[in-house]
Amino acid sequence: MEKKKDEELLGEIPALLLSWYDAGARVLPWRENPEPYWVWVSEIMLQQTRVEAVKPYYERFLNELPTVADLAAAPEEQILKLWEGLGYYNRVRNMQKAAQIVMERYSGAIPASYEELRSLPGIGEYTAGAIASIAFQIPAPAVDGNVLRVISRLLCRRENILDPKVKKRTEEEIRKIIPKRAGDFNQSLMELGAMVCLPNGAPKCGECPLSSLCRAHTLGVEETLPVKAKKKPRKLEQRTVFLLTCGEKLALRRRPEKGLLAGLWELPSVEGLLTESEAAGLLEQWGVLLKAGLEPRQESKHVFTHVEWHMTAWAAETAREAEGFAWVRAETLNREYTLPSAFKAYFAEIGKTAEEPGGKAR
DNA sequence: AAGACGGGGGT
DNA sequence: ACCCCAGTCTT
Repeated sequence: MEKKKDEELLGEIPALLLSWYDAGARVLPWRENPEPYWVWVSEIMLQQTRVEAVKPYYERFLNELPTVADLAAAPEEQILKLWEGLGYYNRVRNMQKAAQIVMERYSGAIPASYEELRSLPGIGEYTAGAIASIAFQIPAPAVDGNVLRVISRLLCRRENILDPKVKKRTEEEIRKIIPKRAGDFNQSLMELGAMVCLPNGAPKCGECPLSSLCRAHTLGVEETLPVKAKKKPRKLEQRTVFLLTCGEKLALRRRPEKGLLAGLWELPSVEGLLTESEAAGLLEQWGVLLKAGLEPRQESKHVFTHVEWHMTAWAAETAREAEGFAWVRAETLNREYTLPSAFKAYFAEIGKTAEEPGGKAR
């Protein structure tokens, strides 16, 4: 058999993939009805987030904010609370900004064009293509990590798929082969990546509808692809955390509007590993009057994408509710404050049980 | 081009 | 411990 050109090989994908997709694609909540707003919400939630993690958030979000107008008008506390635990909180802030633009500039109708979608906050190349194709049947590519992995193996390319140039070229190649059923086709490529063409050298080539076309599989090198440049190590950051109580109430603070966990609530904390006397001195600076001494609490670690927090903690009962903090009782915590997961170990200690979306709390 | 930006699940 | 995830925005 003579060697196929890339275009010939790629051209055979749509028919094979669509029939495979029709035969057994997962049933997912956002696949039931491609209402543009529903597709949009799902795509934002799915950015860098697994399908299983998204499901409960998706249902709850649309129950509380069923239309673009509801999202545009929602208070920030509400949208953050709906996003609590999902991470990358700018996603929901940007989506709300975009919803407000949709209300003002497009009279509430999500625009049915790739370029207009792309111009909205939080909608990049992938998401614009996904919404355009799934909600509006527009033949635009939607190239995510799954698609890059699939194409890398199919064509046996040893380039770094994290290189933006590789993504660009892949988009152009996909664009040329998009069939009528653009949304289904884009989803079928991602479905293949998520269910069959698995990362970490674990592809299930025996179940793959494209295995006979796949150059990497034919050569037996599928487990060595794709190539990704390795990431730099995370920074380690020591932090000292305070559990300040006044009777039944606990001191919280709002984080700055920019940067990590922007605008969320937190246990008062500072960078660095403070000794007992340093900690006591800092509390005095903060105007916190102690009733008794500081008691050490457990250490705890939390890993973010680019930094690792190594936390130590001091607990103290205070004589009055010092200014500059929100003093809240445990029951109010769950309901009214959006707290990042980083402090989970300490909230567990004081009786806050992690609240799951869908509300099986307490 | 590189860094910031969450959190959890799999191995 | 390391990888990955239906990425986007800022610098």
